[in-house]
Amino acid sequence: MAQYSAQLDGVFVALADPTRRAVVRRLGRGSTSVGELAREFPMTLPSFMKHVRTLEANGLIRTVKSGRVRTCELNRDRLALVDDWLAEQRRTWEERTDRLEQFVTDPEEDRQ
Amino acid sequence: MAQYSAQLDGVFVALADPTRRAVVRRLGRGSTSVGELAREFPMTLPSFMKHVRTLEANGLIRTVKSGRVRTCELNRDRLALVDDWLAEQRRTWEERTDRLEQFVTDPEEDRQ
DNA sequence: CGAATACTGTGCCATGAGGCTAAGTATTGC
DNA sequence: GCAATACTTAGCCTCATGGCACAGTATTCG
Repeated sequence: MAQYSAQLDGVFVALADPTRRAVVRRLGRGSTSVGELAREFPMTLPSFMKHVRTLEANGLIRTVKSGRVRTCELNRDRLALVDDWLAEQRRTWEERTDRLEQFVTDPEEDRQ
Repeated sequence: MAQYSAQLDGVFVALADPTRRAVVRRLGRGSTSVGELAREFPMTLPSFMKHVRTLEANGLIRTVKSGRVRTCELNRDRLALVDDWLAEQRRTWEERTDRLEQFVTDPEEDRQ
């Protein structure tokens, strides 16, 4: 649960940057090289590479170097962490809503 | 679309901190005061207040001050932005998968 | 009214993120 | 083999973040 939180941290941090979200989006349409990706963004290659590393370090993408070209691929599974977290939130609300409904229906059961 | 991205930025940034995610989670179980919330976290009140302000500034919570107590309430709608973004990603993958399937089925149609 | 409570404001600090330039390395194409 | 390509490394800079202490304000309670 603690390391689960650390992973979530990483995923949210990675997605908090518009450049990195755009990369994730782009890779959703198919894998491509760092250079190809970088061309779409108004920054130098070293700067862009930091984003790639961040995405990889947090598991959102995988990269492989073949020759002088590094190819990036989306790791869809990782986004499921966000999905799971959201689902957990919704579960919490629903439980609460259920309890509130129960309170309305049968107030004696749920008084603080 | 640009300001949409700025909003997403804010939401992801807000959720990238474990303290703030914990607050969102806690508020999912019901509204409560800043002091009550703060008690659960190992930091000073001014530090904690920064998190509250961040969450409010990014629309994830609403707060109201009544007397000397500030009450915090979750704004569930805001989390829908994350949901929407994830859904958009999935749509992209699925389109791509469809195209790949079409390619396999009928290669002439989809050659680059 | 005075003390306790519940924030709020201010200023400081350390760290890290995100950008840059410049130079280096490893592959590939001619 | 030499030049071009595609990163990669290193170092630097600035600003934002997240923490702190300390002092201040506004309510509420006795």
